[in-house]
Amino acid sequence: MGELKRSHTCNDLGADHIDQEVTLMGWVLRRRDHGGVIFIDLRDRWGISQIVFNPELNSQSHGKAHVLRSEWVIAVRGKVTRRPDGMVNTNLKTGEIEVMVNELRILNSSLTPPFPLDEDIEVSENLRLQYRYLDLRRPGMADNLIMRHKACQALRTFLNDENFLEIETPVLTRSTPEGARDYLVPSRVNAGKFYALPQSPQLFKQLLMVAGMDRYYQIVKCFRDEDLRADRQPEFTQVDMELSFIVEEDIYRIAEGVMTSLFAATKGLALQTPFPRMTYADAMERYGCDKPDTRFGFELISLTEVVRNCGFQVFRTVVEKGGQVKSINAKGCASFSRKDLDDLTAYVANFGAKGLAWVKVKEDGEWQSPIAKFFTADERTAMATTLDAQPGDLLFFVADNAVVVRSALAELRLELARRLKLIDKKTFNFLWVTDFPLLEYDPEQKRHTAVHHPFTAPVEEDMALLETEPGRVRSRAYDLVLNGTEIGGGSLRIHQKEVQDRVFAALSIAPEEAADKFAFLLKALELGAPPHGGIAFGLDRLMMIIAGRDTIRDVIAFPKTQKATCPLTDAPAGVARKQLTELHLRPDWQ
RNA sequence: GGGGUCGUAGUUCAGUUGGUUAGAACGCCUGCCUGUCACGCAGGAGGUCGCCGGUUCGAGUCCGGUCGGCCCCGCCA
Repeated sequence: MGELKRSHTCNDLGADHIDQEVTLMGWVLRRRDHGGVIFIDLRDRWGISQIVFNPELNSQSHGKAHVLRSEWVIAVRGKVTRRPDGMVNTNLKTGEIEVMVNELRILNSSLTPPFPLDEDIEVSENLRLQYRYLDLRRPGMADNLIMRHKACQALRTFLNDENFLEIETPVLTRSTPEGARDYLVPSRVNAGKFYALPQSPQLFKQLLMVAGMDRYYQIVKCFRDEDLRADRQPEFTQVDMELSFIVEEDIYRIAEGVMTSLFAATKGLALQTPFPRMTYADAMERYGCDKPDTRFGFELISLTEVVRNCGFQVFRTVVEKGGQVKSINAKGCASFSRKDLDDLTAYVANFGAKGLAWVKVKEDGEWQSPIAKFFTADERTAMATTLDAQPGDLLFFVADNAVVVRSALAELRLELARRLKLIDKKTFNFLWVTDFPLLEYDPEQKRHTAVHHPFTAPVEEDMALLETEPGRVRSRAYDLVLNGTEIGGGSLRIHQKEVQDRVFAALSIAPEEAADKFAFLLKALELGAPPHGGIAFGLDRLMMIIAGRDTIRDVIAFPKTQKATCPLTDAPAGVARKQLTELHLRPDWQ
């Protein structure tokens, strides 16, 4: 670069800078070579400036400019001038001016890029990941990373003002039972022993509370060796926090403050607080899931009692066997075609529904439906009343056990909203889901497992049920849901050893196993653990929603493919035999 | 572990019922062009139709397998 020093970025210049001598550096986005005058759109992280090579002004740099191609890296020195009348580009922030180049330095050439960097051209994701450093030059992707940075800055400022300490916890730690599959790291120094990468810093942040740190947070990588999805990566980032001497309301206030500061910084939006709340039981009843998208209606309505003794054998049998019949009234959807209905039936089959009964309510109130004939007029009236069925409505029914009914209808509800384009992308509906059950029965393991995690405090008044009806014990856990995506969750923790012992017992974790795996936690609880609790947000999911993307890969600089590989580095990869023997590993493959 | 979907030029895609030499746009290369901004004009190069096998006189097209991308179920306290 010689003595050249960048004076401005490619987004800085405007009418205020006219006649100034400036130096810009960046990448060649496009060149328009007229034989005489040559225009180059110069791009950097901040924006685009048009630079002009005019043979009459400086024939030497103009001569040099002919070789410039896409993505060459250059520095130019020249004078800012107002563009001629009628030549202003209103699509560009710097469109009022251009830089007449006196001196061109070619800092680096570039091969022809393997894919165009134009924003509007879709490129296969595999290729984008293989050349991620080119993909990230595209303004949309760069903006996502910039926005992520702003979000982190905003929440750091907010939490700092709220007296939080940012403290790091170990990445090499020990595997604990329960939860997701661990990523393991063999120990060289301790033959046959392994570290595990943390699924979350859960126990360490609790120990920081015992340590008297009072308020902790961390923007931290977590690792779970499970299959990937559009919103799940094997390594992901949590905004993790924990507080002492607090109750649920304190957490809600802090979390709402974090979200408010974050949305102000990234979207310039003022969120309404406090966020609405809904109990887990209500969410399951009305939406069939614990993370309802409240941007549209189509709530689930129970017909179990209405059809208990009805003439339709399928419904009656399901109810007799202890199952449920629930319905969605798709308002105004009676115009759905037979194919629409077949598609939706096939769709809910993915979630276990053996069928999808439907009724079209015609203009005269009559039912057009394959199942209409099985119901008496009175039964039809009772159903119509319960469902508030009006002419033009389309009623869907699923009859099965509770799990199938709610998951099928919850997914049907979302699919209907997508098909009918009911979802407003500019709406951000937050929702606290509260009063989760503490435990749920796992028929495979033939024992109860923790709905949240084993350190979640039970609701005081339900404690007596721990030994008698563990499935009915409510927990002091809460999730934060945004537009139907779980973006965070947490709980008040158990801070007394006796309570922790009782919960371990309810989880069928033997005292010896608890002592082996959690001795350090149990000991800490006996050494002055304060009441405490916390919450963790999924930063990737949050940024995905804020950026309006469909996958968290678009807000992660270097994400993995669905097979958990990295096309850029070709990780994971084999290692030398010697590395394995040092780690006391003797593989039986190869 | 399972279901779905895609794979053709550097990129994004088209490719009829299985039939001659596999096309388009953009990009790339050469030349021309002094006010463009997705500059324009003329010409040119560029293909193991993911891979393997099968059916057939003949396969980008049909069949089987396999590899890879994506979406989903299971899984993810």
